[in-house]
Amino acid sequence: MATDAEPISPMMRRIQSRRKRILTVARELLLQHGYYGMTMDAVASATGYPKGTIYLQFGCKEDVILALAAECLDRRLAMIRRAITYPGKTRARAVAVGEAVSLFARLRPDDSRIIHIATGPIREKGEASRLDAVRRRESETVAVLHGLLTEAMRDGELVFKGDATVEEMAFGLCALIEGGYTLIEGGFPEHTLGIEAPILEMWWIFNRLADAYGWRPYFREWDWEETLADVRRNLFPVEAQLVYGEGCWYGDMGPKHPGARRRF
Amino acid sequence: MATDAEPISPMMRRIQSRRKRILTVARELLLQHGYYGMTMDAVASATGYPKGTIYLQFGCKEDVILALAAECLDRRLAMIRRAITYPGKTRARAVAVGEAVSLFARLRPDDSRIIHIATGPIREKGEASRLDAVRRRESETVAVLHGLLTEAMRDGELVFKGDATVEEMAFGLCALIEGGYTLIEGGFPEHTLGIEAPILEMWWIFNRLADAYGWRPYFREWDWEETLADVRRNLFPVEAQLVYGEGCWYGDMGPKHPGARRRF
DNA sequence: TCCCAAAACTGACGAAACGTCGTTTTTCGC
DNA sequence: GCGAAAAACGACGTTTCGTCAGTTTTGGGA
Repeated sequence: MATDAEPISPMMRRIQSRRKRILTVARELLLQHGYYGMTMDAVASATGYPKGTIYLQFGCKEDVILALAAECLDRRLAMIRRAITYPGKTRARAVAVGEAVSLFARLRPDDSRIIHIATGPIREKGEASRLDAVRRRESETVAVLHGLLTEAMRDGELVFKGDATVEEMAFGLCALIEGGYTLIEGGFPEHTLGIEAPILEMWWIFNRLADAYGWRPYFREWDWEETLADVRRNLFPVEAQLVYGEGCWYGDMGPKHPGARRRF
Repeated sequence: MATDAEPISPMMRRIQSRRKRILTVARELLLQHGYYGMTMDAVASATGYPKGTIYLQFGCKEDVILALAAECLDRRLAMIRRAITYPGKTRARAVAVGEAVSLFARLRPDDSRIIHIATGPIREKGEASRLDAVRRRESETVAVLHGLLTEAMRDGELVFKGDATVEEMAFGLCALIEGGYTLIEGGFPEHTLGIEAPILEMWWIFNRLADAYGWRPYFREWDWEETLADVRRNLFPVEAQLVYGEGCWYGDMGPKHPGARRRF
């Protein structure tokens, strides 16, 4: 969509590579020294490009950060899009999406942090088009979930208990994810609630909510541990191994012996 | 707790009043011109105090904003604390808390915005003690909810269906609130999902989740509309009137005729 | 191959905001 | 009423952002 026709020109190519290098260096500085520590002069001297050259590509410092955030959101979106292709029941695909988000958070804490930074007042100053780029990616995430729910309903797997709407449920799930990871970022689950594995807790909460809305098969009707293992094995083999380590495909779902597994 | 012994000294008094005035003016500027538009020089000239005097009280610009956020969080906390005193079933008190948060969001959008601003990279620069002040108030909110759930369980009103923990549920509810209002702030429910009354949707989601965990009385077992009306009438008469208008105590729960009311 | 207009590059410079500090004024105990 | 200590003050130094006038590079036609 956004890929402009030909970057064939040698001039274009140089500009592209420079753009890439600026972002790489800026990211490094942002992560190392924070928002206030990432100065444009530092970016200039670290890249070796003069400041004027950098300002040819990015209108202001905040634009650089928004561009970085867009990259991070792209990586997350790519994982979510891969998850949504998981073959099988719609609820299993939702599990895959959840696992994608979870893996992303653990595998790329730096990306998560940048996404969070780009949520602050930075948006006040960024160019409109940069902001749109970020917003579009955020919307896309919501849209993917919304699409899955719509499909689930069409296929008769999601049959609301009582009155509800797909939009309501999508909003609920997105809020849960958004808020959950914000709280985790701030360390609240651990400090205030004494929760040791907050991401695992989110797994349980998700299943409660899915059951509550009437998404079949229910938690008790299916071997979700196997589904999760399958998602990790077949959809995210590299990522899962990096996060959970060799052979530990079940590591994140709590105690392994079925008797100790949670039920509801 | 944090109220220092005596502000009796006339000197102290002057300092306090000045501190207050600085915050008032800074708030105005922050809301009007955003983070980048609120300059310390502007605060100085608008208050009439020289810059040096302002820097006697606040170490840096970010400290001023954190102090503003602490005030906003205090106001929200006060409403939540009032809500928790609602006499009756624990789940009804949870409804009161939810209504407190909802009223706050509608009644004080400016406060909500400031709380949001104080979530960004501003924290990188603020003094540790200021940051602690904000964090303490955030924790307190979580603690109130956690306490209510604990009480509910002790009284036998909250009996988990299957395995769950109070902490898990508290985390879920907090995530929902946190994420929900973040999404609302960004306009997502409206733009991406076409939701017209997102706060109302959160009401439904909350009830789903409370039912799912086994919090009695269930949604279908109780006249929650009456509870909500009672909360508005007796706990937040002024606030509810400001938000919903004269006599419209039921305005936010959707269609008024019972037949059209949602059920599950 | 050379030339020249257009595009891209450069870094010194100006502006704006932050935060400080030496001087002046006020406070308060005696 | 006196003097030391605390507070007030605002001009000044510093940092960082963002620009722009002058210079270099590019690319295509004679």
